[in-house]
Amino acid sequence: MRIATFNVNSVRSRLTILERWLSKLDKPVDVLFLQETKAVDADFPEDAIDELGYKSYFRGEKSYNGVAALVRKDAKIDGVSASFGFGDGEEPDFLTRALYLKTPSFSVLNTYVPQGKDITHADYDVKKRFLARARAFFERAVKPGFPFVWLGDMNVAQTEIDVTHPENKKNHVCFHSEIRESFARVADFGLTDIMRKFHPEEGVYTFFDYRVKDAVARGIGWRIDLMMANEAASDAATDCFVDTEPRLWDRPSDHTPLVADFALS
DNA sequence: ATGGTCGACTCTCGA
Repeated sequence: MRIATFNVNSVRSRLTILERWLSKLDKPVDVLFLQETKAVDADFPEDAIDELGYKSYFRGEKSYNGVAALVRKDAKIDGVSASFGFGDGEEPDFLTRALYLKTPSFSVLNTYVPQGKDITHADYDVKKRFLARARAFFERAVKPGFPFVWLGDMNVAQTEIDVTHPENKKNHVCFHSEIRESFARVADFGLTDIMRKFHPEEGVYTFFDYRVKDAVARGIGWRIDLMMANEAASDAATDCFVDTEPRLWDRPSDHTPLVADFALS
């Protein structure tokens, strides 16, 4: 079973990249989780994605946010259900930032964690609240021992090797000690960063700022797109990697897809 | 370098 996560930065403008990426992989992605689809539900390209062989679960809003799960029809995954937000009467914004997909053999929470703007901005508090509510959601929704993965655009770099020039990022909303502690409290649910299980090396990034000149070529990036697996899912993981190829194509997203394989039926 | 470049959408905001 193969799952993937990708901050697509507009699902409509990135349809060509999605199709090209899905068709070039050696093994098909069974469930693809997207963030920043940037389309209201009426504009989500459900039919085009159906033609690629995937059923879509999605919720978006105008211009910003938006999450989706694309389930490969030929994978014959029965009993799929999707819900949005944390179901705790949250900010409406959270409904287009969190998608929980449940199947009989595994479940996944796909999040687009608020970026936070600045450590003095009110949105930074929203970011911390979002993370706290994700942890509370795990406590309610995930049964111990059941394979579970928290994935998506986390907007948090966890360690010094997950960002270029960490010494200059101490007050950045994605690297400040406070937000890394907030993230660690969520991960303390028993989740491990499974890409690191297979790729401990430095210099692996999933985000390159469009505003930094030649960021990809110069290797100036962030590793903020993650898959965090509980013990049952981590034990079943056989690989997890960042696929750098789509960065080289026309009109790439600023994020890079992350793929994982699991020995799960 | 308080810049830079994208995407969605009214022109400026969010990243």
